[in-house]
Amino acid sequence: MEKIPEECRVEDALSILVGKWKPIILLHLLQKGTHRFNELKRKMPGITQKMLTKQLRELEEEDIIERTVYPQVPPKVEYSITEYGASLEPILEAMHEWGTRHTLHKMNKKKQTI
Amino acid sequence: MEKIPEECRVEDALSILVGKWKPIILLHLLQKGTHRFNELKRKMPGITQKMLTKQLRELEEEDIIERTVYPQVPPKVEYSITEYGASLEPILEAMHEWGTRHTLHKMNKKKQTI
DNA sequence: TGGTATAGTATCTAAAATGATACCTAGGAG
DNA sequence: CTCCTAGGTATCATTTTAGATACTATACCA
Repeated sequence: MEKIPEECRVEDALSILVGKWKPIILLHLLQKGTHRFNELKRKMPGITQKMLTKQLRELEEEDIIERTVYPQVPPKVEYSITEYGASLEPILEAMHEWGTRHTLHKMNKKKQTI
Repeated sequence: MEKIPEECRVEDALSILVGKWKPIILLHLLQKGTHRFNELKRKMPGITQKMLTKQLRELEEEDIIERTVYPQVPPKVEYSITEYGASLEPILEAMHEWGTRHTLHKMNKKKQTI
């Protein structure tokens, strides 16, 4: 497989995953299913309303998540992973595993410096 | 495995891969082996000297690549993947595959809009 | 009549990433 | 003496991302 440079599609996947909050949003939806807006917000301390909205809109735009509005007052909006979005799970899994090893790697490095 | 939210290490992997040029640098080094600075630069049209230096320094800092300086004039500096850095390959591979499917997905979406 | 709840927008600011451009070093070729 | 090379730095401008804060609509409840 030739991945350099024109045919390289790594950036396409990357562009969907980057953003300070996207991976964590996806993991919540993947692991715990459908969430309402404020439910997600409560699970992500520190995120602002604006950022959450923005990240969700971008994921929706790429068909990674689905947004369902219930015509009620007060409003009810639910977010869930699409089947297509679920295909990202192996990547998130691989990154989580690698990240865990990387955390150890950095710890060992630090020890040796002391 | 619990990935939400404190134990989530996805960001750690992500932080190493993001940057407009990092994946492509890694793929060059992974697939074609050791490169000199200008060799890499030539293979990445559009990158500036400053950016290439910065990305390489950051990858080196994380032990993903190795920098070897030959004390010559004019200078000769070689970059290569470390064994540790090579462990990123499955992630890059997975992202490339997913990205390829994603490109098709977007094309199909566009067609239907027309 | 006022307060609560949900899911947002609108503005403004701050910080980070990226880009353009000029400069530096020292030896060897002409 | 001057230019060329390789691999950088330094400085400044621009663009992108993120954060803080205030505001909105509408039904219900006391």
